[in-house]
Amino acid sequence: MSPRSAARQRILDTADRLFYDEGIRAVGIHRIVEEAGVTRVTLYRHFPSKDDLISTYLENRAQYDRDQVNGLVARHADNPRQALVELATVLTDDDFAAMQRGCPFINSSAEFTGAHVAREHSRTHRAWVTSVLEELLTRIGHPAPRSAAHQLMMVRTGAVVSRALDRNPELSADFLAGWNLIIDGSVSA
Amino acid sequence: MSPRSAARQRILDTADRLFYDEGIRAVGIHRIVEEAGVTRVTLYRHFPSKDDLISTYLENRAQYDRDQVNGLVARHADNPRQALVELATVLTDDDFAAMQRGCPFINSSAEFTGAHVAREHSRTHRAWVTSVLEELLTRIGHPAPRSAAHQLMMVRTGAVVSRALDRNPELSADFLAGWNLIIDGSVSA
DNA sequence: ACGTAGGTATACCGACCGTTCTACCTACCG
DNA sequence: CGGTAGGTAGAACGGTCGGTATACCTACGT
Repeated sequence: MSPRSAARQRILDTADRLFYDEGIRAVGIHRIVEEAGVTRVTLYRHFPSKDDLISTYLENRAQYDRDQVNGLVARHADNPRQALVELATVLTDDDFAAMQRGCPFINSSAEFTGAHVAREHSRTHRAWVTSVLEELLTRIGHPAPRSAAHQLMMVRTGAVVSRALDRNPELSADFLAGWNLIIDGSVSA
Repeated sequence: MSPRSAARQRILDTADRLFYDEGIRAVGIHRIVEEAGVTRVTLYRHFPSKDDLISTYLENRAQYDRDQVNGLVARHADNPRQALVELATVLTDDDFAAMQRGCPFINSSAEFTGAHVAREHSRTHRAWVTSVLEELLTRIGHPAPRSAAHQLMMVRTGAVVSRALDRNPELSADFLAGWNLIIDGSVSA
């Protein structure tokens, strides 16, 4: 079963759009099949269950993030501070302009409990981002890289969610200010 | 229809628990009825539709928050700075220890789109909290109270969500540090 | 004594949920 | 030529969804 068939890709694209825009539980298989122009049988051949589809949806989102972050870090291999600064500005980029509904991992975690694949993916992905931040902070000689990495995650999380809920455009500047303060080691407990 | 009947209260308590712990879409009317020990007819007499029940659930949550905030502000009527500081520590209080699944408004917003009651409630409630913060900041002579109020909302949002997703106990201290920095006007764009 | 408010029990509605079935088609490859 | 991978079409499964209908009970206030 080729993982790159046209039908499979159409299913994935449709699921990504609907899951993100309307929520996972709000979107049934019937609708995905219909909008993807595919038979139910075809969908279930590629994804044995809806949970598999959900898992692939989130994994693809995570992979996209990882590619973007890894690319940026590699681009500034000799300047970790610049990498950290630019990691913040990704939030105001065009890519994120389309993400009006906030973070897919946070949103999906709100829809499921404890051991569901969605929550597992969220935990894993957030831990990965945190570890990247920690390493960069270590490289620039931050006094408390682990703590600061968690702080960065915290303000980023707040920024993404607040933007999705409050629609306040001025927030970007406030977020950037907080982000840079943490990098400079001005925020400590 | 008395808004304080025993059955009605049991329905409300059950809905509150299940909606918060497992998500709104994840919990059907059948289950609420069953666990509340009430007939479906009874439920639909008090709440004409599930959306009505959702709305009441969120309204009660909002009312609880407002009572708590108003009480705290009134208790420090002559010391707005103290009120602001203590508004942060509510997050680490016992009340919030039970809120392992994060903020009910943020979570419910993730489950619905655009014009749904859940999203309306979230917007309204967050706007109210923001206005309270802004007024307190104004009273302590903060140079940019509106912007700072949004910043406080942002870090609080990040703290609540991050705690629910990452289960990192050290986050509280980091959050408090950031909160106080904003109050002192050290974070500006 | 009687109506009404608030409740019970049970059965049902159409719609949609995730999932599976059977049957046939077609393009490509060894 | 034949097999296999990937697709089509359409019907159906049992279960749950939000919501309704009918009928009966009981406490209480006037």
